[in-house]
Amino acid sequence: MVDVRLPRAEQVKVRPAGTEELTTRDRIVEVAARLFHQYGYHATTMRQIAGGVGIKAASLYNHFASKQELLTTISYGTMCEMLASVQTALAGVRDPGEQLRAFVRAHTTYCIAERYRARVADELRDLDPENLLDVVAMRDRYEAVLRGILAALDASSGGAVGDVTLVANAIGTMASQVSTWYRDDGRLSPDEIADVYAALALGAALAGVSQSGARARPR
Amino acid sequence: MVDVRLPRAEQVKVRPAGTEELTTRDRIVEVAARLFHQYGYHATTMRQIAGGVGIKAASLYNHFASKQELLTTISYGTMCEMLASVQTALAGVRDPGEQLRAFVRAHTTYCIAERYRARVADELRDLDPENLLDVVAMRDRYEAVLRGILAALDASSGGAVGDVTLVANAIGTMASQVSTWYRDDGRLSPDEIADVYAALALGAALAGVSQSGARARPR
DNA sequence: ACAAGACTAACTACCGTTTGTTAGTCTAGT
DNA sequence: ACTAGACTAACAAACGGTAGTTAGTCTTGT
Repeated sequence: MVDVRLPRAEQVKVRPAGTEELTTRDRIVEVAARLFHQYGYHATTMRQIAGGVGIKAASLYNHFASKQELLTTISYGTMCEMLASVQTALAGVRDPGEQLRAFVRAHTTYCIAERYRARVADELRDLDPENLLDVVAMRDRYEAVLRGILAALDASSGGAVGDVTLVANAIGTMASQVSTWYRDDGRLSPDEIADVYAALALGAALAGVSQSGARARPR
Repeated sequence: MVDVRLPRAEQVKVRPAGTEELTTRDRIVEVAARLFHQYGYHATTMRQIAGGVGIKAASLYNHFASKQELLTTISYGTMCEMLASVQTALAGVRDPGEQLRAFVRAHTTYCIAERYRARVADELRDLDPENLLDVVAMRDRYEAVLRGILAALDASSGGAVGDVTLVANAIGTMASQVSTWYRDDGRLSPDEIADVYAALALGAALAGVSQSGARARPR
């Protein structure tokens, strides 16, 4: 909650093309994401957001048309980033088991690094219907990637995964929720947690049917 | 936490001992839980809740002192029910692996059956500090049960679980989130989902370290 | 000079809650 | 059996506060 506002002058002056200072717009997004995460969309006021940035509420409307547009920006942008992040992580990985590890590792890492944004994006209930559509479409693409990996793993392991959709939901929600209990002062680093989660996911995926008794009925 | 008070008249009148009609108070809790789940606590108005019950907003205050008390009633009552539910499921089960299955099965089943209440109880952020304390205390007891089971499983399997706390968090959040994707018209019944989840949890618990490479460091 | 972006001030709408009242019902003294 | 008083739970109306948003103005870097 430290106000890092800078005098107008310095915002434009020295900008060594790599040491980027955030624009007001970006800082609004950052503050809003943190507050939406902490208190929820409806419990957060425009005056709170403005206060966090160091401006007045009315000034927010120079950057966003409405509170709802601000939420949509966060949710949609985060979804796009998440998708891009796992696609990068999957580049060149061929083995389905390794793909699953890479996916879960990337997803977990992102959900910790960008935990405020990630949690807000996971909360679809406050989005207006038209905005919801876009965000859900992006999320569906994301989940389709995971389902594809699990389907490949299922095929390459003689049906060990079982219900691909269900397992995808289970693994996806598990990894997304890492931000609910992660603490910066915890004893494991984000990378270590991501590694364990990848192992957990692989163990779960390959145990879905093999351990569940005789319930081997498809569909 | 369920208040079984009944209107004086109906306490004596016809009550076929199985066809129970809900009290107004219970109906308020039910409607509120559904609305809190659907729109969130802050986005739900007392007038909406009253409308769902078929009374006016002011009348709600004959049954609850405040909106916050209503939320606390839902959250705390649900936590107590969840704890009772897993304790019943664990009665007499000795093998750690079977305990884990029983726990996850019971938890998953409850989270589907009472999905509105369960989701609201999982959302601690809208509780006032003093109420939060009680609910968190109950949740800690709940999580301690799971950690105990995993510790026993770890001991009986030569350290296969690894980080008990982390795995408990992972399994707990995974099962709690089942209500985010469960649909009544889905192709699997709640019992079937619970069975698969139990298998997934067991697979994950026993894969935590054995698959995560050479990272066998304790703590 | 001008555009970007900050500010002050205000508006409208609605929220949680309070107040005062009323109809009906149970309890108890006669 | 009847009635007086207490209790329950509903209602209409209103209150104080605050939310998102808008309009208009001022400042400042280019």
